[in-house]
Amino acid sequence: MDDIDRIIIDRLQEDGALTYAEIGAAAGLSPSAVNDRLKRLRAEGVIRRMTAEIDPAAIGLGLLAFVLVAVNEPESEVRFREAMKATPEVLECHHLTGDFSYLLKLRLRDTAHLEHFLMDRLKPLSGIVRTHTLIALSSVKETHILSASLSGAVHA
Amino acid sequence: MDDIDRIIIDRLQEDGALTYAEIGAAAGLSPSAVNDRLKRLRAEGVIRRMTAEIDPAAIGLGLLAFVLVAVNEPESEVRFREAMKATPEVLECHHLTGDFSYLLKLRLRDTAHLEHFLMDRLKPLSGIVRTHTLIALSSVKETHILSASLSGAVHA
DNA sequence: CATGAAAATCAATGCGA
DNA sequence: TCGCATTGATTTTCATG
Repeated sequence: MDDIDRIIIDRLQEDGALTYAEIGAAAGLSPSAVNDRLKRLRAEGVIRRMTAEIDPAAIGLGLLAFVLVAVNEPESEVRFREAMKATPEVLECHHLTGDFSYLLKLRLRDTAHLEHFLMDRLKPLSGIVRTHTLIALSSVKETHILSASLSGAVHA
Repeated sequence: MDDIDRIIIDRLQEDGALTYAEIGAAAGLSPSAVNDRLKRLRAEGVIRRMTAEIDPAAIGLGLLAFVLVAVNEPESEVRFREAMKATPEVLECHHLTGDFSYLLKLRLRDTAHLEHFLMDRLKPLSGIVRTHTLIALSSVKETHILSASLSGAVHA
């Protein structure tokens, strides 16, 4: 993981359709050297996969919501986690510090869809003490691009 | 936007390196028909871009945190938004309902990096009344894959 | 959707630090 | 030995009809 890797990672996050030649031009490398590095970065798990970024509204998922969830019984947590993993509306589920144990990020069609999720999916799960729902009015910024140069001095 | 589009979108989110032939096999289409549809989906903005999904820990960004921010002075909001957009640690910034006006999603190296962000980046901004920081202990689920079939009956 | 020319991928090989 | 460049066969893309 050197500066050249970081350039490759940055470029490929911005535009995953770049050719090896284009990446190479940015990184000062031949196309085959880019190929070699990409193979390694994939094998190491640094690059998890290539993926398409979709406009949620374009496929009818115009509502973004976050739900804080307090779960108290430890034996309920396993089932809760499995349910979240299996629910496509749940994009993210993080285990947190603080009085709420989990934060969910949801993409939904509308408020009726949200209500259905809260009432029919979440509430029936045992051990849920309390929830707090936050609805996004707009998104100032939403990316998953990680600035490889932020990592500073790095490992391996 | 029909069922075939939805299959294409689902497949391409799972694996953006699929060839037109592979997508076509899943969707019952010839490679050139897949090409035609992809061109349209890109032109319509349904597919925003192709991108690489990176392991945050692999590039030294092992800490995930969320920060709820209460901003009161309306004229401060513009500057606040611009600052968030310009800060690479901030992956997301959503305008919310509720007593906190914004939710930030951050990727950071460690708690020292978080402290630096809170003290030197966030606090100096005017109009910030209150913040509440949530640290992720682990992530049960984290994806940005939208289930195209969730959209149900759809438009255009 | 079929076709085919142009482009990209990717493995093999050789070279140089 | 490790990483890069060159080469060329194969595969993929993508405009045309």
